[in-house]
Amino acid sequence: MPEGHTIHRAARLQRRRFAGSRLSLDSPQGRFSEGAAALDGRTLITIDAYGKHLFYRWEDGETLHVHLGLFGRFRMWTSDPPEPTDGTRLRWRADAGTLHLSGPTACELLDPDAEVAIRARLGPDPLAPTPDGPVRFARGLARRRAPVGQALLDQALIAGIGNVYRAEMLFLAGINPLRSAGDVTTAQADQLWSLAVTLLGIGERIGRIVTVDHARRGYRRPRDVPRGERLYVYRRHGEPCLVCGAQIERVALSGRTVWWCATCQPS
DNA sequence: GCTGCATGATGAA
DNA sequence: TCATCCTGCAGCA
Repeated sequence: MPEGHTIHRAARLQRRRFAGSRLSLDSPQGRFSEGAAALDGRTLITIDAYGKHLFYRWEDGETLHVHLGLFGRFRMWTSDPPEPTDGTRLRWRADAGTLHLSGPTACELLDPDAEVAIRARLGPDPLAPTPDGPVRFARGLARRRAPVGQALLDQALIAGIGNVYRAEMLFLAGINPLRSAGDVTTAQADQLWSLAVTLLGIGERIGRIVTVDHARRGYRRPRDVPRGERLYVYRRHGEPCLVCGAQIERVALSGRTVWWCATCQPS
């Protein structure tokens, strides 16, 4: 589930439901018992998202850092929450609802220095845009020799891209994932950044990744595109390209599989 | 019940 | 590049 869009969406929905509330926290699994006890009964001020990281601000200045990793997942109920599973690292409850967090890579209290260190190693976030974001991204890309498909997963270059968006962005930009990042033109770098802003924005709004041109495929909105037609190349090895009909290829890159169309993304 | 797999990231070799 | 950590689910017996 979790690329940058999931994180920003979680921040927005949880903020809306819980910001300003006094929360009861515990760790049914027991692996975050001390932290939960430290926060129990305090008021949540707000939640900041950056890249794939979440920072929860509590009264009295505490910060809770959450990173979902590959398996992490939030579940939220407005009424009648189920019993927590064995994997529920953190549970919190307020009048407005109940939240369970399972499987995170990080769920920890953070001192200010540690947060600065985390933020310092992250590149620009297309969902937290600043004026210099596109330029920082383009410069970073131009400086790298690694394949562009590998570079896009580097959170120091662009924060929030994961394996689905990397494959889909490269398809839409017509760039072969194995091409050297440094050989990507400035215009293509700008296009990749714009695609990231647009695609992650759609994902943040509707809660799932849809990268196909919904109008061209006969749907009114991205959210109307049915499962199975939402992506151009991700996990479509051997199937026909939705644009040209050629077979989708795949290759391992920086330990993860990337898919592409050899015709639409020539080397 | 078991196996394998997944939209992530790190540290050692 | 590999091993490791983090869970839940589908697919199978």
